[in-house]
Amino acid sequence: MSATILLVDDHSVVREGYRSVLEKQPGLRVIAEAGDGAEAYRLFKSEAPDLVIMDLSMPGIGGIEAVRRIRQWDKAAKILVFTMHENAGFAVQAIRAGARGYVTKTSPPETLVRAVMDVLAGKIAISPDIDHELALSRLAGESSAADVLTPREFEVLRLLLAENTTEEIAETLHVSPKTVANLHSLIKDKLGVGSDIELVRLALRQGILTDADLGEA
Amino acid sequence: MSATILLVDDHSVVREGYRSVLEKQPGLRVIAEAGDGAEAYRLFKSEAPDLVIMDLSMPGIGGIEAVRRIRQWDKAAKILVFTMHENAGFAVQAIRAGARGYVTKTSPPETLVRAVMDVLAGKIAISPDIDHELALSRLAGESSAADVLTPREFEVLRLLLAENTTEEIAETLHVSPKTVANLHSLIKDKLGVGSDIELVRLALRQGILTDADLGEA
DNA sequence: ACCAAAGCCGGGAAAATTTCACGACGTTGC
DNA sequence: GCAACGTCGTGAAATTTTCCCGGCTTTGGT
Repeated sequence: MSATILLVDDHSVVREGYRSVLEKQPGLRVIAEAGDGAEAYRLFKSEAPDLVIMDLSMPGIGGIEAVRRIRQWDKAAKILVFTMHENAGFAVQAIRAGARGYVTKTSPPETLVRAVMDVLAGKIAISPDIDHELALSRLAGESSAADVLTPREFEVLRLLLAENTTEEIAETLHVSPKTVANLHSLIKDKLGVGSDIELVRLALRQGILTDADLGEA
Repeated sequence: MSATILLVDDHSVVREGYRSVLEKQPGLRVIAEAGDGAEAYRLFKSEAPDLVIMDLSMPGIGGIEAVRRIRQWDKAAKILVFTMHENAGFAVQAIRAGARGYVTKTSPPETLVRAVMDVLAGKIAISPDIDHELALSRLAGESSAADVLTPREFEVLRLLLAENTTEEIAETLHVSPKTVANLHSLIKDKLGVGSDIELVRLALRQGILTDADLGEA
């Protein structure tokens, strides 16, 4: 009896690639495909696959959020994130959201297959490059924003990256613009960056701001 | 006699996908694969394929640069860019660099096949979503940085996005910090953004700063 | 050759922002 | 109770951003 798999990726040609690699393996069967997070959630509920292979950057609700929802629906769901992002920050977020594995698309097919088997066997699978990244970021001691910032500070950071002016943020947060400016300054201090530009770059590296967010502005 | 194709993408599983879709078409034959720009250039010279299908975001020299080099070697080279980036900015850059087509990975396989045929027939192929984006950005009148900025201003912008302080830039450019500050201000004005954060976001949208640049800092 | 337009470089001063020091208040945990 | 911490805000100094200016060189048209 073979394991059933749900593929989630917004690039149809890429799904074709997964399929071709996975179906060469005996004991694996792709039973459904989804092109975005919402569809993935629906299909998971109706098809109850043994494993979900999920991309992160997708239109609508992203992969992280999809992972969260699926895990909420089924605490035992096995989800393997397979994405182009080689950022340790994304991996941390994905695992915290409930993923059981994280493999980058640059990995050779064997690594993906291996990870699929590991996750099906109940193990946690992380591809070697991310292992290495995580180790490095540990050594470098780069402050991982989500950790070092207080909830309020993190909120302000998110708004700074998304919204525009200090005033607007003060408005939506119902505090004085002065406070926002103070927080803004404190955040840059805590994160060890000197300019707003560095701030945005750090946020991108850590996956606080994703490429997908860029369209709206 | 079938047309020969060189596939370039750093994700091996994705190449698998191209292959599977393309080889269903009679008259197409994938004769080589490359995982980065440099390898693509080498293989183009040795294999002389009829068509190159190229991803943009790759380690080492990126896709745009690879396009430029290949076209320099062979003015008649037919290159079709196939990428995840749905930014009109990237498309503009790619076409200017000498690509004959631009298709996003979200497009259905038929669109890719169609574009391949069109480019082989000597036409320029742009996928519908990018057509639409281009139209929109025209209507919105968003200043396309590369156009509205003078060479010097563009240089400063690049340094602002990459380096750090005003002083450092003044240093490497051999001008006074004051000038850099003035240009910085002028750039934001010309581009119609209010804050540095908006500036970075616009740069990302237009492909001036790519995700790949983020690792170095 | 001349002029106009545009790019490049920076000074100076006003305006805005960032930063720092400080205090108040509520919560949490020992 | 009290120390530690997060949150919010003020005020004043330091810095940056912005605006306005003039001089300089290059380019292109007449």
